[in-house]
Amino acid sequence: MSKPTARIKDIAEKANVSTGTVDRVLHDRGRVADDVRQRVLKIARELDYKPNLLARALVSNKTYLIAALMPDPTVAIYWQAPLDGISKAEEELGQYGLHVTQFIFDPYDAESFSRAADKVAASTFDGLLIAPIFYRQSLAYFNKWKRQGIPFVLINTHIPDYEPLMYIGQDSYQSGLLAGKLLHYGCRGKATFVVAHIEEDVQNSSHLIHKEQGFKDYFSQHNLPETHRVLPVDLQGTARYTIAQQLDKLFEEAANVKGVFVTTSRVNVIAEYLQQKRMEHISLVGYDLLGRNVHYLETGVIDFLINQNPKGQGYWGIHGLADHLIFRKKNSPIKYLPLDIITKENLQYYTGADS
Amino acid sequence: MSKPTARIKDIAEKANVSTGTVDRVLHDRGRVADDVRQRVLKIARELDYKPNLLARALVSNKTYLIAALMPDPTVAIYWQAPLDGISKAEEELGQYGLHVTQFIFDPYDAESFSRAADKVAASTFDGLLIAPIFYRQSLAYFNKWKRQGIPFVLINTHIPDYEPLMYIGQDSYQSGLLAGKLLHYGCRGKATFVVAHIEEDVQNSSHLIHKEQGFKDYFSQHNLPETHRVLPVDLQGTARYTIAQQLDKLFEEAANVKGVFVTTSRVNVIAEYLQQKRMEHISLVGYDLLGRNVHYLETGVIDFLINQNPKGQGYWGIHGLADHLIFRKKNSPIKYLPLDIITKENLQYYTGADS
DNA sequence: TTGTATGCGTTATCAC
DNA sequence: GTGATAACGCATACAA
Repeated sequence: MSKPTARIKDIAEKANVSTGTVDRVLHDRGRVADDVRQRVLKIARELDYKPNLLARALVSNKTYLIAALMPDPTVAIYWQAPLDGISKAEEELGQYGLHVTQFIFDPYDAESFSRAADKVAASTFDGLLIAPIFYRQSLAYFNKWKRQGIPFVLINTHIPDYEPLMYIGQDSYQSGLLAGKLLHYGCRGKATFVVAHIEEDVQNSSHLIHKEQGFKDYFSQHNLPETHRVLPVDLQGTARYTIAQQLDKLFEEAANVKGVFVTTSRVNVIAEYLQQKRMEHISLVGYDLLGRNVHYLETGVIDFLINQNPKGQGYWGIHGLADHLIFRKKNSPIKYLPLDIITKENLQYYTGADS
Repeated sequence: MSKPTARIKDIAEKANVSTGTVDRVLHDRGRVADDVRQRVLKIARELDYKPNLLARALVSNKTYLIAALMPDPTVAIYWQAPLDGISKAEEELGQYGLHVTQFIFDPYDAESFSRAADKVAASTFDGLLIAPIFYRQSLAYFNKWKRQGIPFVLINTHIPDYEPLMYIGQDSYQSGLLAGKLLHYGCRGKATFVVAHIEEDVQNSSHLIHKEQGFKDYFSQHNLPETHRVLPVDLQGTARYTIAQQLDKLFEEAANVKGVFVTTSRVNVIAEYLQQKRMEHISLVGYDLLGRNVHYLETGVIDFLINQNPKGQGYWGIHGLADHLIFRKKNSPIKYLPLDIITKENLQYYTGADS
């Protein structure tokens, strides 16, 4: 069964050539007689040759420079987790010569993104990890990097136009479906469910639209629209009306609201409101394990959080790059991370150091 | 920031000794002058020396033999997943000289376990992975292996008596709490919830008792015992009464049953019953993504499955052994795997090839 | 008690 | 076109 794995030397001996020649055909560097090439390939296949990754990484003493183009976590705390994941991966892979340089931009300022991308483009990197939250601004850079042959991995937001090496993130539509299931399971009688977008530019964020659509489709797929009404609302604090005031109005006008689905990690805004108004009986589902969300999950105001696994996005993104650059392994170009359902009772397993 | 990581050679030069000497002090093989030892250690610390794991694994061309002592998956399909995880880990780590030999026993026959364990004991292995589902029979072997200094990792069932290298599995009590939450969220009015143990020797399976206790405690912790009654039942098919007949009687006598919590992967037994009797409105929670369970999850009879991540148990178990034997990394002695909540809507992310 | 030499499997640089 | 050979960082057998 487990023979002591064939080495280059073994196949060289069998083919009556030197290791150098074997190496050349295995790496397609040409300059080798065709009959020899065929013979070597055949024997390699017969012996089920698999390169020893250790030796390869050891000898190629190269350092791999990665640029991470990420939003500023001090502006939107959500982005801290991906950066943590990046750091964790960097620690593990530093051993293999991989190093990450971070380029931080303001998630509310498209120009800031462009400036950061310019900086990245000005240097030479072996690979890129990008959270491309500005669609239009991203395209030109992707085009350039694609032509230069610099592999880039996208996280959080998928932009397939220029075929990234990988996309790592979640399936927004599916997570909307899931949110529908969770609220419906908690209230199977007649009810109105609110879909709340909070402080978001919904029209420019296709993933929010996908979430809303998934949520709606859950009820139509299960033939529930008669009993369960879905009410999307777009909440933005303005000078005239605070979000709390808008919510007052909403709950006054909409009858029988039994649950709220918040499409982002801002679910704590609703949680705070519900707690103040002593309306904790209303079911509440949102995203991500931010400190404030966890607090309301533990006190029972939030029923479920759907984890987008932001830390894992950073972690697996860097690993995807490493697999490509260092280990020359192929990865599937799209990696949907699980939609983890988090409650107070299983929270502890998702806040730890694991990816 | 990222200096080119100090090597043994570097610290040897700084200390005016040879690499051999440095190696000796680093590996505590004695036979080195005390002043030299101090000097070397100091410099190693200053340079923040970290051994290159690649080179170490490469040079120690040793093969590591692991024995996996596991229940027969053809008898209880549940055990297929851990074996898959073991195989996956073996594939990855074969590179590093690790090989796994499987010893399969009948999960319903304690003597069969002893026979398999005898076989393991008769050979020499560098490490062991064990699913110790027979407590009493296991102890003598653990004692022996402990004295011999053979590291063993336990999965699925924790037996702390002889300090395994690691335990990998789930927190049964916590998963009972979680099941309580899920059923309660789905039915907040007055209700009776059944805790069903199916075809199990409950008295000899402490983890089932822990699950039941966790479930009960959920309701007492939330001051719900007045509205929510918990009814444990032990279902075993006998010559006189089939399980279905026992269920008939149960639902006849117990009023207002709104949910059932099955403490094992046998939840499909209840699902089949509920579907036949057209009682799908009763909430149903159980364990594990077996094919039959997944079927009832998709058809909506089962509401939630709690994933014990059996594949991950095998996978991480082997990796824990490898970390110890090959990479000489320390792992925490207990690794609780997440209690994943699975519904039809997020199922797809947990059935894939990922650990 | 200490230093030197060799090899692990792969890659890269030579010379032929 | 091809074949030796040195090097990556570490461990170890052996010489001093």
